[in-house]
Amino acid sequence: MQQDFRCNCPFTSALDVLGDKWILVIIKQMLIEGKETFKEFTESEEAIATNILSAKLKFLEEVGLIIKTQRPNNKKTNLYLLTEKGLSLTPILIELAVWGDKNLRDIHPTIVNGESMEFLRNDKTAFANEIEKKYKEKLDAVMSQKNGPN
Amino acid sequence: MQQDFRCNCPFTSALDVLGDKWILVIIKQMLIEGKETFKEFTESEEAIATNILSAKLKFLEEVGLIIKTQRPNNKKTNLYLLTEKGLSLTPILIELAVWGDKNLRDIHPTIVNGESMEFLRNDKTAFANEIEKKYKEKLDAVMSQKNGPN
DNA sequence: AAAATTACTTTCAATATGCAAGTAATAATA
DNA sequence: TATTATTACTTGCATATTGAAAGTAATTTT
Repeated sequence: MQQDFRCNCPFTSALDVLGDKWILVIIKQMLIEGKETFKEFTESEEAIATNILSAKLKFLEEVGLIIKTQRPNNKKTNLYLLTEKGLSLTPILIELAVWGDKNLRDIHPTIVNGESMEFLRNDKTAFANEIEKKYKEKLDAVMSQKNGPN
Repeated sequence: MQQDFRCNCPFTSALDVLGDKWILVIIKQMLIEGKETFKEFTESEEAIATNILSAKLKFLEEVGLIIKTQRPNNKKTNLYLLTEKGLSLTPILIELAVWGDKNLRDIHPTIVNGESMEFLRNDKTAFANEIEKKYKEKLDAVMSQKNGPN
């Protein structure tokens, strides 16, 4: 899966990378649901097929949105973690959810509507900050495991 | 092209509608570039094929993001105009462009970088407001043409 | 009345997606 | 240590989507 761009428009170029059924769903699973292993991705509600997952993870690594690594004591389980570039997709995800929440209920009435949607509606900046903070804490934890405690 | 949803997640549901190569590009062309006819869409940089364009416009109309109409004195040329639902995609487009501008230049160095990107970078809220205002003015113009001047 | 324009549809090839089954390496269990 | 289970894949094949090119039908313009 090699990337080439349709033109020099920044909107279109973003969509050349992100504009498909799965890429941002995988990012969401990492960022919001804390998923990090191949297994965890396959167990999601969205039910992605393993061949697609494999291809998309490879692509995400190629374009630098995620890195593939491992825990020091486990050679089997790969960890997929967001890079800074990947983490900075948070505002896009937030706006997608805000829009879906506001505009999709008429054609899709069962969209979840819990207290985290409430939070998101009330203050999307705070929501974004909290998510990013949480993810960075998790990253720190993984990294200190890899480098040994200080 | 009928819509069904993978699950009840608001992120994923938004992507069920918007997550593809063309939908948001067409919306961008309407909102940012002022395109409104089939012809204009086919003449874009992105070079969409007419069969795809036709299918996507139909889908956008089905999900209520655009309406298909005509000018009072012309039965040939269809006008495709954003609904409120479609207009409210502005923040998503903005975040996509901001992200692309900041993160894609290393793998796609020729992304445009003019003064409107400068404006976007400095104040994305103002940018969004101006775009929406402009579009609404255009809508008003078309509508008064249809209803006759008051 | 003829030519051009607009908005499509159709056909067919190429690519992407999806399901099911298989495999190789590693880790856990007996 | 041998067996079983788990994880992360790949492969094969069917179906769906995309894309290029050509064709068509309804206006409009000349």
